Amino acid sequence: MNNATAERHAHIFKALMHPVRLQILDLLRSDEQCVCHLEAQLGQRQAYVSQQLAVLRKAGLISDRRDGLNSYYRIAHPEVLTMLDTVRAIIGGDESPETSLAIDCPCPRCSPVREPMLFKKAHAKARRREGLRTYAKNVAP
Amino acid sequence: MNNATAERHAHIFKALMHPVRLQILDLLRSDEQCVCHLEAQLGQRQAYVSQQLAVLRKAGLISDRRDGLNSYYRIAHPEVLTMLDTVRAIIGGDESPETSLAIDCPCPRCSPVREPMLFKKAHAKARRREGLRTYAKNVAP
DNA sequence: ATAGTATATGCCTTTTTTTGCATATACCCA
DNA sequence: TGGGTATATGCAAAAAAAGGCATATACTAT
Repeated sequence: MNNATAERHAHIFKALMHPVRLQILDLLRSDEQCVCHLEAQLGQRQAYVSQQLAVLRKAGLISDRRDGLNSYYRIAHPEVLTMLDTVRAIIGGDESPETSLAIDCPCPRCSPVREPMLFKKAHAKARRREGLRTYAKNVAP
Repeated sequence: MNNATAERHAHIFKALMHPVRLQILDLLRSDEQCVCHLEAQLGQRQAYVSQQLAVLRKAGLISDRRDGLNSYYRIAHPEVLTMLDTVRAIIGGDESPETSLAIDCPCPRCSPVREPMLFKKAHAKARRREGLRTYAKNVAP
């Protein structure tokens, strides 16, 4: 393996070396998801999730699609999931008890067909309930 | 995938995110190799190679065996090679033209059955010829 | 246009890796 | 034991990544 090839391989592994990014990929296993869904499932703030998504996107591991206000991300190369499975084989995997927190995610994919405005207000309310960003200019610590 | 599991997976990927470490693993594909062999093939200094080997060893990806003066390293989990192949599939692999530099490595595995002392002197001579460490206290730059 | 929402990005500080160097350790042989 | 060799490790400076925060962008509905 020559040096240039090794560098390109390393770039992929660099994108995978972060626990949150691995969790994101795992959440994208079966289907594409919007950012707000990932935000809710991971319990991380929006900007943070977007940053990790950007790393994965720049590495070419995920691709995105815009639909109205929402961005949907999906696995660009199914081989990535193969790698996750292979690593689990190495570390002697527990069968991944799936931390599906059953958080009621307000995205249209999770809570489909609502009245547009009703959806929005319910959305904001749900976000406040979860302690997430409330869109005020400055949130007191 | 819960947080603790993601951390353990990330540890493996961290060990793999370095080009030299990937090259080392590739060199160990077919058989175990001694450090001096890796040193020659990679064109890196001994301490540097040992450091990278230590990272891979602590991650549990390789194991070592001592035989006299030489330490031989080998892949601990063949799944690691599967991962390398999978990554190559993702980045659209050239078929790895194998930078086998044909450096005449002086280790007993590459240059077997010599008279012990003759081997040693030839060894040192070969190393000097290759511009590697000469065991003088301070090598002039 | 205006207001509101989902997502993205830039900047800065803290933490982690990298990497070079010196030196330590382990082993062999005379 | 003593000298020489193969490999390992500790340390510190340099480079890179992580993470927090403010704000920018893109879109939607009124």
